[in-house]
Amino acid sequence: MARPKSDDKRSALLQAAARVVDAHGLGAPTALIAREAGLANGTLFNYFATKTELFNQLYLEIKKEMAAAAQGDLAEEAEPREQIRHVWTRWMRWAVAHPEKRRTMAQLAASEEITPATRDEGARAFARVGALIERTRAQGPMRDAPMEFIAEITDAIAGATMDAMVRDSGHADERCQAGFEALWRVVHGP
Amino acid sequence: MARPKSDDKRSALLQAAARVVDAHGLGAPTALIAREAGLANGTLFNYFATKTELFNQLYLEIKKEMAAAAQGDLAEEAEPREQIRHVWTRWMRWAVAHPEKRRTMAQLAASEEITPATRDEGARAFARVGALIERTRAQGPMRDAPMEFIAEITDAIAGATMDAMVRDSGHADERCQAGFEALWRVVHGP
Amino acid sequence: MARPKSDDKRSALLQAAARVVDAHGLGAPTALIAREAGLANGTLFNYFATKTELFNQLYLEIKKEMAAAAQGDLAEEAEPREQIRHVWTRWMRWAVAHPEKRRTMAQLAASEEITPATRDEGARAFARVGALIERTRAQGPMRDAPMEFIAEITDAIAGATMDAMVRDSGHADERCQAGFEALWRVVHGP
Amino acid sequence: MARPKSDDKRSALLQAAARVVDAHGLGAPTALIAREAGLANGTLFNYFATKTELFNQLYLEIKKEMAAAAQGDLAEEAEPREQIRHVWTRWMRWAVAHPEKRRTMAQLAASEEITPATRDEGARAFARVGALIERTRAQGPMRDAPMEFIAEITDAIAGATMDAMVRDSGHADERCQAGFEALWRVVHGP
DNA sequence: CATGAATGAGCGTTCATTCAT
DNA sequence: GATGAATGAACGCTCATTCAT
Repeated sequence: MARPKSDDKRSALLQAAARVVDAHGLGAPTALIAREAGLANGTLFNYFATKTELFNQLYLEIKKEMAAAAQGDLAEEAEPREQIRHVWTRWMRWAVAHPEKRRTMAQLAASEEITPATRDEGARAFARVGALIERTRAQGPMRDAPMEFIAEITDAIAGATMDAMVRDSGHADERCQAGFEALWRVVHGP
Repeated sequence: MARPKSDDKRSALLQAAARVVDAHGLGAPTALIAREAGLANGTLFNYFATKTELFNQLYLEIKKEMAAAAQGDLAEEAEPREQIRHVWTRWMRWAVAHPEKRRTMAQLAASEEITPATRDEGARAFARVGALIERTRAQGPMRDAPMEFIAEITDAIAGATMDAMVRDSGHADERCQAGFEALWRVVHGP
Repeated sequence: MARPKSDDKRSALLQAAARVVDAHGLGAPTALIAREAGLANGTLFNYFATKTELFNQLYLEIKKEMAAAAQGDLAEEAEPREQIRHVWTRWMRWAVAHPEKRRTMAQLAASEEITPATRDEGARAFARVGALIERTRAQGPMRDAPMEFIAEITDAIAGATMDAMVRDSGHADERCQAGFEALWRVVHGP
Repeated sequence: MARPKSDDKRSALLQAAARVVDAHGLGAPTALIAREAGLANGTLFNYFATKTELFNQLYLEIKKEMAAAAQGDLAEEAEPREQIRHVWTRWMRWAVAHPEKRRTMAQLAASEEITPATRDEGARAFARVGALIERTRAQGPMRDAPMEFIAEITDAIAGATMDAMVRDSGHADERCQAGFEALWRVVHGP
């Protein structure tokens, strides 16, 4: 195989896409993304057949990175509350450290270009958080709601917390803590 | 061009825009919106200088309609919990009755085309709900967070609840109730 | 209706297309055709939804012009041989007078973009010649072949004759005459 | 690069090109042709410097194959009429047996990419048929026309006959015969 | 020499906006 | 004011050709 398709280039394209989408929205030209990655525009289509495909891959990439950041170092034996707090804190920290990815993620998640299959696969990356919350709510006030509903509320509170932390970085820790308490009250109760 | 001839046409354009954006996303052609409103494409620009302007007005229009639906019939003398529950129920009912507007609203809210000024004005339409929540959280666990944060979380829980109600309309009332309880625990505590 | 769609512009586009296709082949850019017609590239698509549609219309336009030129002034009462000779002569003259259209026609006819429906409609413009030949061959050696076959051979001899006339314009009349005799022998016999 | 390694690969490319051009027209991607030949896209350009060059070679290849098929087994001592009929019949049979090559040939012949030099060389492959016709017409009605004209008409009648034979294969032999008689009357007279 | 990734010019088509009627 | 044709910048994607491996 002559000059094999390089993971570096694929990565560079995804990184560039994250930056460019943050700056220009989903309407950003593919040519700009390619240029930002240091490649010719045609090259982008060697790695992603269509712009939509690129966006779906980007969604997954960010979601997985986010999940890895959040779920790393998880102490399985700790109290559920502590485990969730741990995950939550790392999740929020990741968002503060990568605001452009977080904003791009928000754009992508709202877009109709991301397929259900992609969303499903993305959700699976958060399986351990999901299980944690599932266990936590089992005796709580949300015990009868479908998991999907709870997942969506969790995401929603997370998103609002991230925004608040970025907006007022001087009080980021307080916001992080407040978001966690809100989530806890929602899924576990008092 | 400050006050164009016909409010009917302005209205028709906004209604059409809500439907068309739901069906085709924010990339929907202005010409399609105009046709759907029974008007010529050029006419749209007699009422809205740009597509962005149209979207901002649409955002406001829907937000205000939503606020009016939610805040109507408010018994100022009732218990706060009951007042909020009342508002919440009407709000959710509106969403179920107008799913296309709710989805369009979600698209618009995620878009970078809606200016902060527009968002502010939209928020003001919800002033009475805002005040209600403000009072409710005064002694609660969120007492130290900025109101903006709480508003965003409220919106987020509302959005997730609406989606769940539409998704599984057979259990709409349960979801509505569960969403309310979640909100209540977040802002008021147990 | 504001600024009605103008037949002049439609015509200008078709004329330009004939010239540009002659010069650049079927791959000629639509933008060049539009520019050659003195119009913006987008305007072309107000008149023809796609490039293929433009080509089909162009095929028809040329075919009809050719048929009109060939079939004009037809003396219905004359001998069949004289009538055919008359049509043939006018047909060939038209080709010599409009070599760029003749070449463009050849390109279009060979292209798979021209639909059967278009070809049918084009053939109908030559109905009177068709009937003439039909009558002529009735007692001749071709009496058992399908008309379509004869039409194709007629076209083929015509094309070869046109090329020969253009190629050696000093002997155009002789070639015209020779082509006619060839055709006559094919359809009528000696 | 004058004589590349493998004649097999060159051949495979030309065969693939014939099939692919039939299916997709002259706009067919070179990459598709290469894949169809079981080779990498870049390899195609080791055998043919440009796509145009490939097409010219393909034109020649098909033309020569066609000429060989038509002119094989020629009994030089037979009557001219029988010799021509013999050639004609074999020619037509080849076309029916290789419809995709015949259609590709038609595309190529109509294209402006095939150079006059290529066309000349192709014509030379038909030299024996040419001589035959040349002799036949010497006393006939076409005695004063340039050979090129007659060659073109011959080709034209042949093409129309092939199409008719393929179109209605149940009457292929009759069409073949009718085409031959037409040609004979054109070049030889009654 | 074969491979296939890289390149970038080029094209058809769309669409927000303008403006003649 | 209403209309809808005109405009042209912009974009996603293709593909012949080159060249590193």
